[in-house]
Amino acid sequence: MQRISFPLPTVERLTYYLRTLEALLLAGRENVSSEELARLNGLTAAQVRKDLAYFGSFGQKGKGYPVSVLAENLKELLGLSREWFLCLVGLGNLGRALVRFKGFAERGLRFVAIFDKDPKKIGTEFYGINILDIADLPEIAQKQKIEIAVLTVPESEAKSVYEVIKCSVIKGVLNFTTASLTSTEKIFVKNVSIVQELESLTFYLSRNIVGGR
Amino acid sequence: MQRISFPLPTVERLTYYLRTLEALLLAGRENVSSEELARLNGLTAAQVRKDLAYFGSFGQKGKGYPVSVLAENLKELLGLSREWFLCLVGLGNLGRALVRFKGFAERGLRFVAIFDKDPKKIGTEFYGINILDIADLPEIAQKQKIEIAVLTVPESEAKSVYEVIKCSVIKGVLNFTTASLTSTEKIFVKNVSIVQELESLTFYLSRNIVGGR
DNA sequence: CTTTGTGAACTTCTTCACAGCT
DNA sequence: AGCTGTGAAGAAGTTCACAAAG
Repeated sequence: MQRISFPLPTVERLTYYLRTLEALLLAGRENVSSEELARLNGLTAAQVRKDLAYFGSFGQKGKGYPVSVLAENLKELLGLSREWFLCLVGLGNLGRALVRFKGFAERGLRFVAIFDKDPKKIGTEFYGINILDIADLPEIAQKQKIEIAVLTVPESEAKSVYEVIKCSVIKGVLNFTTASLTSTEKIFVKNVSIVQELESLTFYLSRNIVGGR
Repeated sequence: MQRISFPLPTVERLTYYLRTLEALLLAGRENVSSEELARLNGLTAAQVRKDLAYFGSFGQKGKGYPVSVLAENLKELLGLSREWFLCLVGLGNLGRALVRFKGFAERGLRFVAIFDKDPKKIGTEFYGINILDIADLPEIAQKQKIEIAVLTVPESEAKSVYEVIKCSVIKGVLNFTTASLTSTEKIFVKNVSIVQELESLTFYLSRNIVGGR
């Protein structure tokens, strides 16, 4: 386990920088200033420089950051220079959309198994991926070297499925259910609650608060 | 009683409290302490009390918070005691999943129009909702009193579609694309970037940092 | 007793401002 | 000149600790 020495929001921003850099690379750009990176992401230049400086000295004074080198470094930093094996748990509408989503494959995030509890689905396949019984998750995860579970079961199932995941080799969970699951010593959970995002949007709209505050 | 200033993360947590309270209500509970609300959401009791205190004095000393009254208050606060009309922009896999998603309807968040640019889709309907041309969004949004757009177009389309939305009566955008859109005076944007959530997960996993905090 | 509501202390995060390099 | 990297200042957010109330 490591001690973290940077603000947590920095990691999220690194993913934005990477995406922006890849777009710049495609456009044939060789260098980019913190000023421009900031503008393209709705941040301040100082923020961009600080964020990057936590992980190295990637820039050249007077010149900016070399686009392709920085992109490569961020990819490495974010753990995206290798493949990750994922499983989907809960094959509903959202789950199906996520499995088919191109954005994951482009990043080397590969679904290699789908788990569900519906006997009608178990044994069949979706998008070329086998659908298996959730009960078999620990065994399969180990065999297939699955490190991340994407959780899209109904809220009522979330806690019990999480317990099963805890008993496996899986180290990360991307939780799309409204149940709030908490990280443990062994598992890192990221909650992505879609309804709740909308709910905080309605809060701001109903008070006519715009532009962030 | 009504404060004008509170931490931004508080709003997100209010949505968690509401969900927890509704579960407690269903279980027949009459009161709940900040201690218990905190435990159920992976927070501290002081945090819960502070969050709630920004918006009123809902608790009773020695007794805790009355579940149903607090739930009602939070619902009102979050702007969820009325209906909101939404439109989906971009009917891909993710869009289809979101339209069918029960969680929105349960909260009074109703999709009343779908916009796409594919001529094959325009004029047909999905899930009982008309599919219209994005170009007609400003007109339709006004007619149908649509206040929120859920954006699920490909990244390459995101910026131009956002410009169209800006020219309409729409006040809030839930952005599922990887393009980072920024709020303006008139529009409040919430970015929900699924791939990027997963990317920050791989960052932590590849460094063996656990315990999310 | 129990538990809230809250100033004060503390921690975390962002911005400022400028030294120093190209 | 142009631009990064960074210590210091400032802002934002969280936790502490306790008075007050049932």
